[in-house]
Parts: sequence; structure tokens; C-alpha cells
Amino acid sequence: MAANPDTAQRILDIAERLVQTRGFNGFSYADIAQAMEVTKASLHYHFRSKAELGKRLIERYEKNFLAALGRIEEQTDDARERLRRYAGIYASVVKDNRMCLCGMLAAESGTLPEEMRDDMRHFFDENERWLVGVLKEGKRAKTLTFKGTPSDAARALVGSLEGAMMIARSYGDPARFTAVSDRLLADLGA
Amino acid sequence: MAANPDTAQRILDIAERLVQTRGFNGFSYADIAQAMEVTKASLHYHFRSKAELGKRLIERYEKNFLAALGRIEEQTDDARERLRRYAGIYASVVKDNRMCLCGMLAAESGTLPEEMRDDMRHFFDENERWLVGVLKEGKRAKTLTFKGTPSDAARALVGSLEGAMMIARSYGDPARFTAVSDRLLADLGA
DNA sequence: GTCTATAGGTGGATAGAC
DNA sequence: GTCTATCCACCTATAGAC
Repeated sequence: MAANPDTAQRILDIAERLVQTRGFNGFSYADIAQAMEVTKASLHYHFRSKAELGKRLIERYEKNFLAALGRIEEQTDDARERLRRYAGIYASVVKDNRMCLCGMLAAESGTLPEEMRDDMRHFFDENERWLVGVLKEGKRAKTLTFKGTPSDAARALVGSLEGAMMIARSYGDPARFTAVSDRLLADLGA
Repeated sequence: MAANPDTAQRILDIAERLVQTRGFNGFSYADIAQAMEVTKASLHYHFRSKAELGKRLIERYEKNFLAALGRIEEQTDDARERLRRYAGIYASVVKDNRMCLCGMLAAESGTLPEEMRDDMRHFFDENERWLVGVLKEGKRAKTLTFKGTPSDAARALVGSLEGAMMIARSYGDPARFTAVSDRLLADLGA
């Protein structure tokens, strides 16, 4: 009767990697079924539709991402170090040959179910919100320097990191990402 | 017998927009056929396979893009102005509600035919090459300032512009792109 | 919860008439 | 060059047995 949470998690794990490497339009239930050695029909027991699977995927991704940001806050008060660790999350994703889940979905936004698009944007809104906090603190402590509003600086950073990740990945060259990432951090004084 | 070049061009025009808005995995021959009011079968007369269509799409896109860069060189010698106009090309794409063709393909690189992936990378290589020329000239004339190699600065710029475009598009907000673009140019002194 | 079986649709692609 | 007709593989999704 009740869905086994472990099975649902395993499905999400596999689907997450598939979206991050092939895109939401680049994989099917058959791919997940093969990887899990179950049939497509049983996947539908856990996630009624692909759109629902996608939605749950984004929700979990955002939850985990924000949890990681929370851990960064516990680890250090220094805005520069917080920024470095933020970029470090992105770096670890590229090194695992993945794209950011929501970055991938942003590219596919033209074909996404509306609910998924909203959730994807929410992820970026939350990223911006967190970065604005770090940037403001850095400005106050005179450890970070940037022109314009913290909001604009945050959007520029997110966009640049996502783009650098996307291109580095298409070259199969994670170092291409860190080279850009290091420049961006240096420009901010981090 | 011989393929009518006009028809082929029209197919490419429609397919190009489809890839830029929906991705290579987000459209089908049926979409083009409907827009052109012909059957899918006749499309196959002009482009044997979707992979070939994709390849020709990239080749034409790069040709047109490089031609635009050539025109910029004719219009101004100033490195700063050349950079502004380079970013202006990107801005015009976002305002037309499109993603850069190759930026979109970069996101989908995990599912692309090998030849398309190679051609997509070639586009970015040529972009980098052109930008390196502009950046070197700007450094020589002391009109542009950047740290590190011209190559690294060029890669950072391309990645950042592509990422900003991708996210701005997912919000349906072109101004979000120009805000980032203006910052990037300002950081370089342009 | 997972299975078999299948529906109903769409994907890219081809043969052959006109 | 474009058409009709068709193939076959694959897609998401559902019904119902176990």
C-alpha cells in the first residue's frame, strides 16, 4: 500500500543523474527501469507521471542544496570563504560529470511542465537570496568588493557559474570550470 | 533532382528557431513539417537524418556568427566597442526569446551525435579565438584590463554570457541578461 | 509493490507513386 | 520535390493479475 521510501529515493537518485547528464527530455522511464532492474510499470506506482517525478526531483535537489548552504554557514563566518565553498559545490558537480539539475532544466525550460518551471526558478531565487546575504556581509566587513546591488552581483555570479559549468561539461573538462570560477571569486575579492 | 536551396534554407530557419527555443531533443520533423505545411517525408529529401540537419544547422550558425564578427571588425577598431557589440549579438538573441544555438546544444551534449558535439565545440573555439584577438589588442592599447591570460578571460566571458542568457531566458526576462552583460563588460573596462 | 500485457501516441526514416 | 502509405522502435501511461 504505502510507497517504500527507499525505492522512491533510489528512483530519484537514478533519475537525478539522468537529468543532470542527459536532460529531462533526454531520458525515459525505460532508462530508470533498466538501471534498477524493475519494469517501467512499477516506476509509475511511485511517480504517477514523468512531470511529477520531475517536480519531486527539483524539490529534493533544492532541499539538499539549501542544506549544504546551511552547513557552510555553520562552518565559517567569513564571507569570502562562504563564497569559495559555494563555488566548490558547483565544482564537485562538474567533476562528477554532471550539470546542475536546475541549470539543465533552465536550458530546457521551453518544453517543461509549468510546475517544473516554477520550481526551477524557485531554486535560483533561493540561491540568489543566500548569495545576497553573503555579499552584504562581505561588503560590511570589507572583505568582498563588487559594484552595483548585491542582487545584481548575485545573479551575475549564478549565471556565470552555470554557464561555465555547462560549457566545461560539454568539453568534458572540469578544469575549464574551475578556471572561470577562480576568476569570478577573485573579482569579488574572495 | 537538385535540392532547391530556398526550401533547404527555410527548413534550416525553422529548425534553428526550434532548437534555440526547445532544444535539439525538444522538437521533431513533425514540428517543422507543420510550420512549413509540407509532409515529414519531404523534409527527409533535403536532410536525410535529424543528425545531418543538426550538423548543417551548426555549420550555418557558425558561418553567420563569424560573418557578424567580421562586420564588427570593419565597423570599429576600438577593442572596447568590439566587445560591446559582441555582447550585443547575444542580447539580440535573448530579446528574440532564443537561446544561443550552441549554448543550447552544449547543455544537450550528453545526447548529441558525435559530429554535432565536435561542431558545437568548434563554434566555441572560434569565439574564443576572436575574443583573444580583441582582448590582446585592448591590453596593448590599454583600453581593456583583465587578469590572467587572454584565453582564460575569453573563456570566462563566453561561459558567463551563455549562462546569463540561459537563465534570463528561463525567466522570460531579457533585461536579466543585459544586467549581467553590462557588469561583465564593465569589469573588463569596456 | 511488482509484474505482464497493452493501449494510444509519436519518434525518425523509407518505398514508391506522381 | 512532394506526396501517401507504412515500418518499427520507442514513448508515457494504465488495467489487472499476483
